Amino acid sequence: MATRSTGRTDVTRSAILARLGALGPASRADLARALNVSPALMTQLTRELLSDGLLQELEHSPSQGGRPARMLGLVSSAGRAIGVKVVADHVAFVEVGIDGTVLRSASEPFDASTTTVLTDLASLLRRFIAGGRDIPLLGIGVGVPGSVDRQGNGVVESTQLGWHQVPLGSTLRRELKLPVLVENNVNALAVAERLYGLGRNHENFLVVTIGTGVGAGVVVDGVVLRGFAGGAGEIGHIPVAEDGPLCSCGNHGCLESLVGQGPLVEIARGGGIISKSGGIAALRAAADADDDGAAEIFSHAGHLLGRALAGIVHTLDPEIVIILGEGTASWKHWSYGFEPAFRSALVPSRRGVAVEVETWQDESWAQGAAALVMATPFDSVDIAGDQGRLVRERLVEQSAPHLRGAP
Amino acid sequence: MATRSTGRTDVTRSAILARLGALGPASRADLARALNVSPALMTQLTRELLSDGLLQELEHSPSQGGRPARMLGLVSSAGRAIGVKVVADHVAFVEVGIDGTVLRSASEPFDASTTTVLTDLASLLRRFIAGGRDIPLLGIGVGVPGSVDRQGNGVVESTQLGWHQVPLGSTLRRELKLPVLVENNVNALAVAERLYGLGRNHENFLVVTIGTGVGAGVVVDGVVLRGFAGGAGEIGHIPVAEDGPLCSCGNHGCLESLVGQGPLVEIARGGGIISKSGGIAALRAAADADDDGAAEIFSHAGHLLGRALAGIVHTLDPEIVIILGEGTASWKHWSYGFEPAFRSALVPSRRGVAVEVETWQDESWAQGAAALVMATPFDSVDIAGDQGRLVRERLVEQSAPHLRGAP
DNA sequence: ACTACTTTGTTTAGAACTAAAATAACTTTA
DNA sequence: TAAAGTTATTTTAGTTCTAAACAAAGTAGT
Repeated sequence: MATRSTGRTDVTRSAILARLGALGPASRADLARALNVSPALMTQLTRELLSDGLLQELEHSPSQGGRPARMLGLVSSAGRAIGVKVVADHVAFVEVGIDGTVLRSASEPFDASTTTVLTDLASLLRRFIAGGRDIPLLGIGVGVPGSVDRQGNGVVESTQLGWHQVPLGSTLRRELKLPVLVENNVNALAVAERLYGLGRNHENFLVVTIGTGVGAGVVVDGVVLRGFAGGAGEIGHIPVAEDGPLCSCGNHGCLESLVGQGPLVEIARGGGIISKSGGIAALRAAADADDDGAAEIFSHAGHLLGRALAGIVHTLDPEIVIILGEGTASWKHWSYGFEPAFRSALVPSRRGVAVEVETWQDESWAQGAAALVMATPFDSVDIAGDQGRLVRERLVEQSAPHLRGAP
Repeated sequence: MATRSTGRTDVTRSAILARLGALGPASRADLARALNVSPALMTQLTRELLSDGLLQELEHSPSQGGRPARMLGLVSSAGRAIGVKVVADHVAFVEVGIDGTVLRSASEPFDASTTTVLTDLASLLRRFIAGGRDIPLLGIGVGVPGSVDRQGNGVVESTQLGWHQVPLGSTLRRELKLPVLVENNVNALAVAERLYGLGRNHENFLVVTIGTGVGAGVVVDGVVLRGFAGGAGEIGHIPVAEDGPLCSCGNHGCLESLVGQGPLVEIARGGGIISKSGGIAALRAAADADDDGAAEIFSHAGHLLGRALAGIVHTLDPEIVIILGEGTASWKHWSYGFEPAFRSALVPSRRGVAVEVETWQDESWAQGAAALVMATPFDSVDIAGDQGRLVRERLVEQSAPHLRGAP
């Protein structure tokens, strides 16, 4: 019950780095307060990091009424990470710097159903890695649509990919000789939001993605909730309609089977709103052009999502709900149905909960995956396990090949 | 991010006591393993506790192949706690020993809507306390139907009691000069389950209560999830029926407005299944006597609850669901609707999640509230804040008035 | 200009842990 | 019955933190 993971020092040491990376320069005093350690220890740890070349002293910040603070900044060449998005028919890569900025990205066709998936993926990754700059590569984060036993283990269960207990983590690790963290793609996004996005200012929030499917990442007290078997957040399969359409999971009337991109397009085709070959883009275009039928389809989806999210908000009491995913491109149309349904289904005291829709980019999924690597230093609960330790080691030792802790 | 609460020693020290209380005698080696500290430290801490008279050495346990373990047991007169259940028309008290056993209990009529509620409650409590034995009273736990800002603060928001931002915690604390922990009643039950019940063996579980209303307590990684404003677990207000009956919260078709005791009785009366003055007991009796209409009412409630819980299981991925509350007396009848609806609405991989129905007693609510006090020693996250520290202090110092830590 | 007050950062002494070696008290095996 | 193997507990010699005192570097009031 009382938690004391060994090697707290390492955690704190790289929490300093991660925090500076995520939030920009800060003074020793700030860091000590933020990380909840004594100023004395902060002096000592930063001294080591400075002499290791991971940190640099910057200008003085204007005085707050006392001695002005000496700001500390990250030496940006300290590390990079690679994020991978895996879906059924392609993979996407990004390389991010220690501050989360995207340095490079790429996308490759890919077939998740072959028997050689894992070695194929390793090859693609190897090629992408080779193109990178000469900065220590801290690790690889992989986001998959499905549940993952533990980030550091990386055994994947995914109906969407047709994977059953696939040892993605251990295989990539062996092939690439690098720390590999595997996580559900929505949870990875939640980690990214926590590190770089709106979640920086909130300890309890919900990340909801709409697109092909519907998913959620739950952040509680600053940590992503994974549940017993890493399957938390599968809100796409919340039962909504008693005798609804067949869902990919085999059940009928799941939320996803009603508001996923596929079903929406189906309805639009059936209603003659778009052509038989038209896709979600066509449907959105129709709604943008004031087609009542198209608008109604989005609005109804919003209505259903709103009622479902209201239930989740009652269950989890988040401070804020963040909407992400490809589907947000049509959010304007969703919102007509969403807002009234969502608000009116909430208990009065909860009715003010904030809903924010963030801009979405193609590479966002992969960027989220990369955040897994950058987030491990924060990981005092050690969700990432052994791989987390390896990332920390690389962060500190690869950049400072000389002896550490010398007198 | 890196958490280090000051005074870890105190936490560990009383985690020893709480663990021995909850799980019975154990050896130093066991304790060291369970609390994740070194054997060396355990030797030292138990030496202090032994000399303080809080622990006693018991018989040797049979050897496990090596040196036999010397068991340590709690001196049961080390402490007691009082639990209070507050509802609109009465309050119930229990006094529990350090091992969670009920020593005394009482129930008093009470009006939660008067302007003098708080002083009334304090008076009733004072009287109950006075009847107790001469054992250090560690603190008071209070369970309320509503949300509480923080356990240690105890500001209550409850439509059921008609309370708006009532400073229950601070008032009782001032009146009684004792540590007071206030918590939502279902969350308190979840704490009790974690400490003494099925939750002892699970880190992720869900406690669901059925009765007048419907509520849930969510335990994630061993800790009760409270959400942003302490409002997590209000599953009674998950929207279920688009145009359902009016709920106490002002909305229509909430889960609670369909499967709460009140609504079930209403339907039964309307259908002539029980008399106009009959209550839930009459309805249960009818179902027990094979009345099809009565059975159908319970079964339908089970059906709705099953579908709603399936959604929650998808969201949270608990290992086990524990059903509690007055309504469990009729669970046999609920289950005909619950089981098929629940299982069939779950994704195949989740379909095996365990559902356990525990026996329910009148005093269970109050007993749960008392567990708040006994749980604070475990509380390494310090949910209970200042009051937690006070409980810890009383546990160690009241029982050992002589100087501690002497050479 | 001088004093009082704030805030940052450093030093130092000591508290709280741990790891590893030593010791104790068995069981099992030859 | 002695040697080897296990498990429990204690001792010892650090390591890692903190608290508290101090030093540094400003602002603000008089």
